[in-house]
Amino acid sequence: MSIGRPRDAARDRAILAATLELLAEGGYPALRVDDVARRAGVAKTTIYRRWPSKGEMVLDAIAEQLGDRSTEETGDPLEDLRRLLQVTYERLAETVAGRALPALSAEIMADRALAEEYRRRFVHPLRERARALIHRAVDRGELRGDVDPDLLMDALIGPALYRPIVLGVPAPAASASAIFDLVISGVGHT
Amino acid sequence: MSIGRPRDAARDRAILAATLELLAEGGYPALRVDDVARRAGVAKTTIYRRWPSKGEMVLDAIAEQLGDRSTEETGDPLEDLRRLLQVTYERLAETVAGRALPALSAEIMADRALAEEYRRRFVHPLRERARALIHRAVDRGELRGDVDPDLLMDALIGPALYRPIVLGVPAPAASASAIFDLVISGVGHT
DNA sequence: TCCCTAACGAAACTATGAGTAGCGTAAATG
DNA sequence: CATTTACGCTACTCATAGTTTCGTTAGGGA
Repeated sequence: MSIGRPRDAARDRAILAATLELLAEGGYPALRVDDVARRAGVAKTTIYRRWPSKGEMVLDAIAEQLGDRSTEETGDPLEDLRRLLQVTYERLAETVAGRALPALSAEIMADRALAEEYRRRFVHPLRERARALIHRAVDRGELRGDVDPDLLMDALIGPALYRPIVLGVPAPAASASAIFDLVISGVGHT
Repeated sequence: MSIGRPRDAARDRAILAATLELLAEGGYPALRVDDVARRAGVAKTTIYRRWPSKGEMVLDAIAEQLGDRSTEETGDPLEDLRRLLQVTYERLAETVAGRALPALSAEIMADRALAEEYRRRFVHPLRERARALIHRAVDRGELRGDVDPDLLMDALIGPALYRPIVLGVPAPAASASAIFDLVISGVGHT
């Protein structure tokens, strides 16, 4: 097919694995491209031949851990929404990628293109799934008809980012269900 | 009292004002200490004589706009809580400091001491006020007794940070009331 | 008034880390 | 064996936070 020496996929894997390792050890601020290269046993130029910037490389590194949020569907939209929230909280709390994400966010937001890619790959697919579930729940009369789906999603997922970023403590995976119940049932005395 | 040439308070003000201006123009990532010095008509050394780092300087610069969230108390804890949330959303959405805060968070979190000071000055006072209001509301039977105050606060304030950081769009000040109603009343059909 | 002391400005400096350039070598295809 | 692209290596450029040095200025106290 193509001419010349082919790229070595093993090097891709080594680079991404080294990125995750270093992310776990020191977090995003301490992640140095030179260190990734050394850890992966690869030249720095090999990294920049594959990704245009450190940010893109990290995005690919965390993709595997964060990208796949498939859950089996039960047919009950509220139950599916709860499970989607649960697995999302779990990924954010229990994976290297999730724990690094808060510190990553500023770097991402500083670069428009990077931010767009991040939302396209991780945020929007998740929100579209949630939006569909919310609509089905409204149709079935399980949610109030005047609910703003975006507002509801913000209330559900907001704490998972707010806690690590602002408070510096993770949102435990167990809090997913608690948040879900709180938002669905409300906390007021009727 | 003290010996030698006294510090010029006008220079402090000029530096903090220049910081806010540049923050408004280009956001935190584009904020350069040299630019602040030039804009303030001051030498860079004068800045570093006052603050140990860029982060501390910015923290002081945003303090005035974010720090004072005093609202008059009505005596009704739920109403007071709503107003506290309202003014918080307003500050985050409508001040230079608030809009810069999301981009600032990573820088802050990268520095333990800075993060601690940030929480001590801005986060904890606000949460303690909210916590007191929640307890009073529970005592008066206006909130369910099994409410976890931290969880409730996270659900209320989370979206205000989640939207700008993750979605890249501000949380409108008007959404404060909507979030409040949603969380208090719940979205489920009883 | 005259020191003493600390603040100030200016310029040159260090340190760090992202990203690039040039080149010799290795591994594929034909 | 020739061509082409990947790879490693070394040495760079560039930007920016933070420092150092020193001559100058503006106060307070005797």
